[in-house]
Amino acid sequence: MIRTRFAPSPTGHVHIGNMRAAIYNWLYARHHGGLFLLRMEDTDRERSTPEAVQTVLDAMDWLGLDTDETPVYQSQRREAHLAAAEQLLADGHAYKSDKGGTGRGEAVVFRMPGSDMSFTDGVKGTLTKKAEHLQDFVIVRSDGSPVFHLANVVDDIHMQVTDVIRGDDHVENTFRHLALYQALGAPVPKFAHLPMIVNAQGKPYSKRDGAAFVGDFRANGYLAEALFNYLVLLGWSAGDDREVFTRAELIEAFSLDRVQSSAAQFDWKKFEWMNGEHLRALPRDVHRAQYTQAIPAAQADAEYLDAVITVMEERIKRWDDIPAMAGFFFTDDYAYDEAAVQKRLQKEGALDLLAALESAYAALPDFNAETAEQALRQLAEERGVKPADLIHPVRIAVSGIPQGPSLFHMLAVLGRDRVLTRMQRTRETFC
RNA sequence: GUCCCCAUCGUCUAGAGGCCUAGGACAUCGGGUUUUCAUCCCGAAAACACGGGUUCGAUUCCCGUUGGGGACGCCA
Repeated sequence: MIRTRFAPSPTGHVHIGNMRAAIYNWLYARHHGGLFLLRMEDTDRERSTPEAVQTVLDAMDWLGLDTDETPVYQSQRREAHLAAAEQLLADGHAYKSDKGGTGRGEAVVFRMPGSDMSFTDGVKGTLTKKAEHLQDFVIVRSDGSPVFHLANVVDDIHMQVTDVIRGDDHVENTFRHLALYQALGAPVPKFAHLPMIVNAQGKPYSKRDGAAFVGDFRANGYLAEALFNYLVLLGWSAGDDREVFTRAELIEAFSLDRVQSSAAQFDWKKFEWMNGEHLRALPRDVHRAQYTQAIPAAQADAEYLDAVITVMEERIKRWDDIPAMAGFFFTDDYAYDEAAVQKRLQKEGALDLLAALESAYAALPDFNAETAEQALRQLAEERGVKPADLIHPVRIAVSGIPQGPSLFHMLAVLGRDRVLTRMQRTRETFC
């Protein structure tokens, strides 16, 4: 039975690189019908606050990374770490020393075996290290606290982790960890090291390069499924031409040996495209919920809301677009885009044309997309102007902004009452 | 500095010796649809870092160079 784990140290933020490692662990376990576990490496008491721990839990929950066993908190495993150190001392695999020269007592130092070491990495292949480059290292500080390497290995043994999938930056540590497993007489897990996510300069992707933490994506109205999908693709491909996946498809298709061994750059544009793909695939009631959450007034009329969603669907790329792009549907008190007003309404004769169209619309026996268009074109012809000279002013008049759904569909959705009211208000505002 | 890793279009990638005049996606550019914007459709431009081998034949294998990254804590 395969057992993988995500072992973050809670710092208050969850970096997308770490989250991708978590996703790969999760997918690998799910693909093989194994278990996915969580261990909080919260031994840094300064930063590992309850809130920081909660941030990790929230991020995992948001991305749908469910765990199969109760999370292990490393800070509570101190006795086990120290016991392991005692055993290593007793077995001669470790010794006491004050090699750092702290003067505050002796640390426990692990003795490397003194032979060349190698292991087969799940993504990088066989890695080797000469004995001369493998130095002894501290496993318990002189103040009696266990060091990362010891805690990490002892806990992975405790949790019976069979596959350690983690960031590239742990490659060198792996030789130490390997030696620790052997000295502790524990079965050695498989290791796989993931390349980093970098910025345009090839440096580790950080918050200075854009949203770097899972919480940022959520706060900005992006979809968890889109981030999940995009992060998986950053360093892995199915081998065919598929890019947009459902979660089930990813579980089915994922394999470690198709993971790229070189670093990948986060491409914001492509991520946004992917977000749009996932957004459009969402069922109608999810859209309804997002609209009503963003614009409480949208709740008033379910039928109207559905009509708005239909006409706006292709335009919304993330939930945060809703207020600015669709807000005018739900209030008569929308703001006017200044540049658009200047260009379209404060133009010679524009308001007169608007008044004429208003009368024409008021007189229509039936008001819908077809008749609204017909009436507008007819008026344009009578007045000897281009349809565009009417189309643009009307758009600004009824929505306040120069972009949106195709005009006549938009008018039909708004309905004659709103359209006339708004046209009139606009004329009075700018006359 | 020492050690380790990496190297296909701008970006993410397919490619596991001949199927490659190197495929897809995002971005870009051009055209169409929409008299807006977005979507959508069509098309174009765009890459095997370099040099040696191995081979009948290298993007693919080996070596080197260059470039990039990572690790070298009594941090995690």
